Amino acid sequence: MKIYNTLTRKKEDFKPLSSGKVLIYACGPTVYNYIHLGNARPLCVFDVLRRFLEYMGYEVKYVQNFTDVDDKIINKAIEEGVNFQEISKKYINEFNKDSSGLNVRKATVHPLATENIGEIINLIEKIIEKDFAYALPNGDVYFKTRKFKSYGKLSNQTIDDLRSGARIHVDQMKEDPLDFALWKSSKPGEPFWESPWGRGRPGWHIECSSMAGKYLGNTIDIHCGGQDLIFPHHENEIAQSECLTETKFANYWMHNGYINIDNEKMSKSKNNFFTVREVAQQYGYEPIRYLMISSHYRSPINYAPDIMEQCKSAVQRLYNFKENLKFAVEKSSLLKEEAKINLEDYKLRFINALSDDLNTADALGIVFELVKEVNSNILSLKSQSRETLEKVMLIFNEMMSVLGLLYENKNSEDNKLNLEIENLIKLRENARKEKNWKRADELRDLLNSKGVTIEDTPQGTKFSFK
RNA sequence: GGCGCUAUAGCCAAGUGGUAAGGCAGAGGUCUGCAAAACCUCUAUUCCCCAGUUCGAAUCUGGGUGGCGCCUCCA
Repeated sequence: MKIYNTLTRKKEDFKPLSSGKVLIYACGPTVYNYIHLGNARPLCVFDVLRRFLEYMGYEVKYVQNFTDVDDKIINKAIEEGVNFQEISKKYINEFNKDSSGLNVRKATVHPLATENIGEIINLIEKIIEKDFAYALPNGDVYFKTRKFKSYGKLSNQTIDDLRSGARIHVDQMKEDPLDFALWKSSKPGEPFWESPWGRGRPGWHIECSSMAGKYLGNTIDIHCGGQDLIFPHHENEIAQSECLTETKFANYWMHNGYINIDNEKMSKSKNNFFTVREVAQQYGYEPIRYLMISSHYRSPINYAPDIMEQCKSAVQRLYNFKENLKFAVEKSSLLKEEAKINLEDYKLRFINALSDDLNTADALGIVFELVKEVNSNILSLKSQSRETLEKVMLIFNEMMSVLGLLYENKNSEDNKLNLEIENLIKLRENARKEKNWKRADELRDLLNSKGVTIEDTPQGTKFSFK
């Protein structure tokens, strides 16, 4: 597999540290609000990455943290007059709802910053011992950015470039404007933990270094996140970790592109964001996932309502195919293969597409080619071989599961065929035999109002639930 | 100022040297009692513009133009 590595700005062959295993760290959200579409993108695309690697036989350990203490959470807690943990717990819970709605699998571990304060303090102490950080009298601890010689290698900037672009801060207790906080002393009323530098809480960047090291080791295979984390967050993670371990923090860095609104980046600060929750209420969750994988993960996606409609229709086509296949299998005879289709070729092309820096758009194109060929050359046959159909079904389902699509179980659980529906279908079939079209149409409308869609096919009546 | 990304049909979107995948929308047709689903045909002689390299370029090079981003919390 090839992966575009932000660090080298090239596509590289992926070689894991230890064969057959992949260690992935993905920066998780700061939990102070519902997630928006911009947050949903890395969730979906890196979920596909994980599924694909597993499909290729790797054992994947996937760690995604929650930043559950931070200025924004504290501010929101003060606003609402509650403890900060009520906020973080609530939004972790909401995150989980949206995540599962998008069919994003839970990480192997979801560590919380607040559960790792001891490790974080240890790490900071070691950095100070190595003279890569200093504590101020007020209890803040800063990293000596300039001392870390390769600082800027991920964002492809020199320290002086960054310096010239940096804002000049007034509170110049820091030795250098580029120095960033590892530990922040607490102000009255804020949550705090005891530390060698007094009461305070961790800075944002250090928690990821700490948790990545704790759960995955000194070097990880793939570190991923949004492009907006490249600087300063990921640059800082590298500095914090590598100044101690003196080894590579991550071998591959993958960064997804933004979601735009009217060609502008969707972000909380611009207040032009849509939450996953509100979009899902209108279109459903699955079209959102489809949108995220319908273009390459590094390209920007411009969000607009008509695009959601397009995604919804495309997903519907896949569902139709799946249901038509299933129906065909039920009605098929035990014929040996008679239709010619090169399924291995589709599978190979599908794998090649995803192996090329996770080209999900190309992979989807191949899926639709398969759909079309099967629709026109196999499902159109009068008698269909069960053997062929089952092979198609197997490979189609595999593809869907790698992409994480078609996960709504439309024909299960709540939608069990009950006696009433079954009777109505039989009545309609009888009416059709008697050519009582009016009665048949009335019954079809009635079934429709009960959420059952009726289709008449040469093989008999086909029904499905909305 | 520094560092990057990007420009393909009405819309979305693959394609990185060999003559434009796929999806959505639209038009016409087939099938159907009517539908639905599906299929067939049509919808970019052309890939922002101009030069260049090449037998050959959407794809490479140079130069324009437009759009976006990071350098400050952000996925």
